[in-house]
Amino acid sequence: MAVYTEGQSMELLEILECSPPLAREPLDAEQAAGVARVFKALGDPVRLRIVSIVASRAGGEVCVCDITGAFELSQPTISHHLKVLKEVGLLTSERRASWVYYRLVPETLGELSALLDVPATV
Amino acid sequence: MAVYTEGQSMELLEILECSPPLAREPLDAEQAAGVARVFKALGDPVRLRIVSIVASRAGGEVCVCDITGAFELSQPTISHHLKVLKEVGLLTSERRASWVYYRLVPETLGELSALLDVPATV
DNA sequence: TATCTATTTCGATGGCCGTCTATACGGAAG
DNA sequence: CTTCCGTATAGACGGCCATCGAAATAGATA
Repeated sequence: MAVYTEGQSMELLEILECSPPLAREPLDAEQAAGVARVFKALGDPVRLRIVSIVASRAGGEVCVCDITGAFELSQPTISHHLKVLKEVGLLTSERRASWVYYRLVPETLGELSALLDVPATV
Repeated sequence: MAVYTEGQSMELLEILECSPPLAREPLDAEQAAGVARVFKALGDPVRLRIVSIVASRAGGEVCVCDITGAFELSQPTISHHLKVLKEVGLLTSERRASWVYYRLVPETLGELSALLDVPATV
């Protein structure tokens, strides 16, 4: 049983789980709309780097201040991107004391990977 | 030796090939910019459905007229989306007689899938 | 309570993007 | 050569989005 942070949409992961690999069967309009939201979130260079920073971090947790330091962008801008990534189910967040820590949701990334997987050409 | 249709960028596939999986190492700014272009192309519901239509088509080839018929959008709009997908290296096109046929570039989709792949949590 | 720090939210702005209509192009067939 | 069909390009319009600075919130400390 998973617990989802507020502001996070569970529907999207469900849509991902129900969507067939692109190479097997065309997506219907609803599936495409859901999946596209996640890809759109990954379609920004800053957000993509944020995901890679969080995903590759040993221990899995990254403080917002660590992320902010990696970019020459204002802190509210980073916060905005984190919110977008959270809304599509790629990240979760947890507050401890003054700091907020972000974690990857590996299931979402895994579903996307499976969706794009192309059977090897024999 | 592959032949690339005009208007198609080869650099993007090279960037994809050189980019480590998100879960292994953070992307640098250049890698992120390139990869994000491809995800952004997939971040539109119509384009995502087009890719799934082409990718799942037995024989691999889809005529533009088949795609246009699947949407309630004007023909120029579909043509625009096809161009975007071509520019990021997801599709190629070939003209035969009056018709233009689009094909998937499985390598690009495969690289994206590998990029998102998350090692199973043991 | 007062205050300091870390983070989020708000409101505004400039630029990019999806869609359309109209037009141009390419090739096949009279 | 002209006409027709399928597709691509050009230009315009409206809406969305990345970014910023300023203000609000949450929590710790005193």
